[in-house]
Amino acid sequence: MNRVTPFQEKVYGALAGVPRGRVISYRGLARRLGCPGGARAVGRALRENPLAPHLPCHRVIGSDGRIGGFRGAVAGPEIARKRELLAAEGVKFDENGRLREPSRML
DNA sequence: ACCGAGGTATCGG
DNA sequence: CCGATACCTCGGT
Repeated sequence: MNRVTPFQEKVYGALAGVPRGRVISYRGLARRLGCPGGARAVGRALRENPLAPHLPCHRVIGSDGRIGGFRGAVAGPEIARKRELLAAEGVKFDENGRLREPSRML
């Protein structure tokens, strides 16, 4: 069932404050929620897309510019799709899976 | 590079 | 309740 937790609502709110063509790190997001160190909690909350496509989880990447995962996969066609979506917004990644322009991260 | 800890939610025992 | 799992990150060795 699509049960949305309070934590997820917070994540949703913070993510809604991220404009298109911009990305945020799991840690930065968690920090915004008031849960420093809760990067994993954010990842856990976004593991599935309960509010898809209303919730642009592809806009959330690693703090080191890593693309992270997508739809429960940390590699594979799903990740390739995430790269595509971000590239369509002007956010391009390296072959190494690294953000080309870290200045795009909030 | 490898290991462990840390915050949140779900699942099995 | 306890341990394991999961789109992570940091610090020590």
